[in-house]
Amino acid sequence: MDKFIEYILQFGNLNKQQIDLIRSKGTEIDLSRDEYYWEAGKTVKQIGFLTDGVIRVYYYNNKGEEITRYFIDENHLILSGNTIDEVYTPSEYLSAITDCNLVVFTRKDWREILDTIIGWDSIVQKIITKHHNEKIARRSELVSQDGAERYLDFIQKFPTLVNRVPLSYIASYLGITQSSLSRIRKNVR
Amino acid sequence: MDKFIEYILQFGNLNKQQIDLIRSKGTEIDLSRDEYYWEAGKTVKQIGFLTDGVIRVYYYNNKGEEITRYFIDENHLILSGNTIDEVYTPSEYLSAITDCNLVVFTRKDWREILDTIIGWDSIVQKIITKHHNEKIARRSELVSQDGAERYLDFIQKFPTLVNRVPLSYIASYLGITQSSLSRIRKNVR
DNA sequence: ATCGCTTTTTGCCATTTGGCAAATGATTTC
DNA sequence: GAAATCATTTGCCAAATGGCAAAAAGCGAT
Repeated sequence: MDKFIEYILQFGNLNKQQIDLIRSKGTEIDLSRDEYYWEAGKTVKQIGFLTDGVIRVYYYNNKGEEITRYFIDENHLILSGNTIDEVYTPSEYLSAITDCNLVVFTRKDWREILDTIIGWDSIVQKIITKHHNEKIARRSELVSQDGAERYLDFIQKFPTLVNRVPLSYIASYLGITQSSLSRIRKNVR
Repeated sequence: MDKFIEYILQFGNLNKQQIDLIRSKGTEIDLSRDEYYWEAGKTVKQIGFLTDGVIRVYYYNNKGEEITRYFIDENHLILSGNTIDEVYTPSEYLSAITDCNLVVFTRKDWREILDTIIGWDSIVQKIITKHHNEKIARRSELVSQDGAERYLDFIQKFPTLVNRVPLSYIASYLGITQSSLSRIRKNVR
């Protein structure tokens, strides 16, 4: 929970009372390896913040292949859809790659925080926009790079992930086959 | 201007008075082919909505290659940075591929609309989120596709663009060389 | 219609990547 | 610690893509 508060405070100021409200609404939960956080087709009932661990976001393309769209690591908000009040049914799966620890809020509690703390909305918007821009920039770069560049960029941007994430997922994220990734790794050494 | 109002109304309701306010603040401008709308390093002073034409968003990677990140076509908001009030200096270029028509608002006027129309903020947020999600989904798919799939997807998603945009830009957007794209087109025929 | 300029296609060959199956290595379970 | 299971690497060859330069096609101005 402290991690979440600390994170939030980077984006805006909150007084003690406000922090206490947030603390009182959040619940810490654990997720073990390979457990789902979201499943495609099942409505999402909570807002979460990942304090520990790595979550993988993936979907199936029209050829039935499983594609890893991105990884979520420590200190990331996991928000559903466009607005809090809209019921959201994702088309992707989020599943824990490592054991995870999250702070979660029900939609109802989140709405209460929104209605009580002036500026909460703008803090959250800043975070969302930041994440979106990061994701777009990363995915865009990939498209224009060859396999080796993609891999080198990956280990540079996610140095803590390389050793925690199966290579097959990394290969899928990078848009290359696992055997290509393996060969690339050999050359890089 | 009508196009803009019409577009906005898809995301929320506005009464006549509110619509009039928006109309009074917006200015229509033209951009001719190859003119910049934004330049990397120059601060952005306005919020724009593209009513006609196509704009290309590109940047230079660390090898000095020009990379087309995406195309903006009719009926898209062009927003800077995270928040209205923050001065924003982009690191990408936006330039008109065809002659364009836009509705633009100064930051000051936009702020006035924000402060006057309750719900404006949430309308804009919905639009931003929608665009972000579209962009991420598109870029993600590209990564996992080969050249032919990328091209076929492109003409399916942007049927109106294929004949208005130089192939070199499309190739760059798709992350393949122009000669490969040309060969792919030959095979597809 | 012609000239000059830009865009697109093509040829040639080197390099990269994919696909598949087998081999090796690592980890878990009993 | 042996067996079973899962993850990663490798070999082989086919297919896709890149790089470069020349040819062809398209387009606008005269």
